Amino acid sequence: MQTILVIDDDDSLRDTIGVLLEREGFRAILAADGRSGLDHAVLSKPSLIITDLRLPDISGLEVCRKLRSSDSKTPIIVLSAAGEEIDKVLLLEIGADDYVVKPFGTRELLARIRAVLRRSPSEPQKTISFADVQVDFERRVVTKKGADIRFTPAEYNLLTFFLQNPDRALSRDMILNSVWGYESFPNTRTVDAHVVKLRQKLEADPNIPRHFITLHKVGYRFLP
Amino acid sequence: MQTILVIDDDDSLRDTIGVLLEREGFRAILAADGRSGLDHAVLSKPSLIITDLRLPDISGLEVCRKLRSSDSKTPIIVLSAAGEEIDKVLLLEIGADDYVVKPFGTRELLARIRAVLRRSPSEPQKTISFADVQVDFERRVVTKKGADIRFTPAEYNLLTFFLQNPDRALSRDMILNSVWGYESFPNTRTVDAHVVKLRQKLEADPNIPRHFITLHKVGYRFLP
DNA sequence: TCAAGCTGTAAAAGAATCGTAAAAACCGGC
DNA sequence: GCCGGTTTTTACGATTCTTTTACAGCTTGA
Repeated sequence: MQTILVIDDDDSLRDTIGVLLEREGFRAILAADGRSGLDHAVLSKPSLIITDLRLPDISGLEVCRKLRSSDSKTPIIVLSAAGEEIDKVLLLEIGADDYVVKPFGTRELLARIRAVLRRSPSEPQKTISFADVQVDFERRVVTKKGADIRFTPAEYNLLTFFLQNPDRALSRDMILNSVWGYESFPNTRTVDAHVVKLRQKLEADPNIPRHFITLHKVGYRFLP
Repeated sequence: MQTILVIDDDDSLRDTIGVLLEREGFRAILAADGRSGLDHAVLSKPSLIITDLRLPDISGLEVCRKLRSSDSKTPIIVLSAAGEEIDKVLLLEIGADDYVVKPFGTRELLARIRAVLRRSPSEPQKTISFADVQVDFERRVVTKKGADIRFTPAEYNLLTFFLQNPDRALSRDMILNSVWGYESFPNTRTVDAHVVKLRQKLEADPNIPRHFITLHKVGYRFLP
């Protein structure tokens, strides 16, 4: 499912767009000002960002510029009020992909969204990072502070599963089923043994795990 | 990766287009006047040239003419200011492939770029080298330190596939499918047997492979 | 606080995969 | 059919990975 970040200080419009997006099968993340919008953009890695030009703290233009300084790919659609002067060259300059003038119809917005997403096909995520760790799925390589770390297949699969299910309580049975393909669940210490390996390889201090958290009598939880 | 040469004396617009192109996965080369533009065109052999019509030294038309006198293939897109008189016939006569009127949106420019590039497909690379090995696709010859090395068809196909997918985790199934055309994947050691051959012929020390890396339980990865 | 049950972890045992040479199967051309 | 070259399979030791085991230390709830 694709995530879309909406940055607008108009509460009712923001919520309207949010509802519209969810109805159309997107996941919507809403932000009321530029600063929190930028935070969400970094944390949630949306497939598309829709931002108002006029925001209470920093302008939409500034939001675009800041985004582009760190991330060059995520497409951006700019919203502007009816009277506002729009400088197309300026939009191009900051890297916006399209703009929509308020008031607009839901159909129009959706069409623009689809067009933009079509042009920048959201390729499956090639890398995921947390803390000083980076996982490159294409190369199948894990690096910590830039240094390669060898992972056995089982370790790598388990890590991948944790990455795909961050901040969720995961029982040993769920893990055995998803990672090992087990259908029945005998008592086994396999998961624990592998979590130990992940901690040894990735935690700053394996004795005080901060990412691979034990849930007593339940299983584990991965915290990015 | 495709290279695009941008010739425009407007610093901010030129840089803007440069950033946009890089964001879209092109390599951008920037020139501020016609003369240095022509130099870059010869040196860098871009896949596409975008030039402003009005340049400080020689006009965009002149740039086109000079380009066409030596090189007939590289497509050209001409930019023109809003008020400027455009002689479409003249443009086409000179050999421009398309023109865009300022100000324009990112969408429009990119669409034109893609359309032009689609019409003149960049010819595939004729040779690839890594370490002391060179592969000439046209002659179908592999040399190591200048000396010819014989490759059987299967070996050559496998090598080609690795060269086209450098630094990627390649499963045996992917390889069997792409190189051998298998649709189903019985247990077979065919891939392994051929990787051994490649290592024997190309690695400095086949016992310590540095280019054809084993990914245990997964497949192989080629490292140039 | 204490016992019962969990979890952390190193190390041993067990299982699977890989490298490789050699054998077998295949495939055109004569 | 035979021959040379090519490809695939086979077989087995070497290597790597996985799971279990065993025990210490920890958590929980009466």
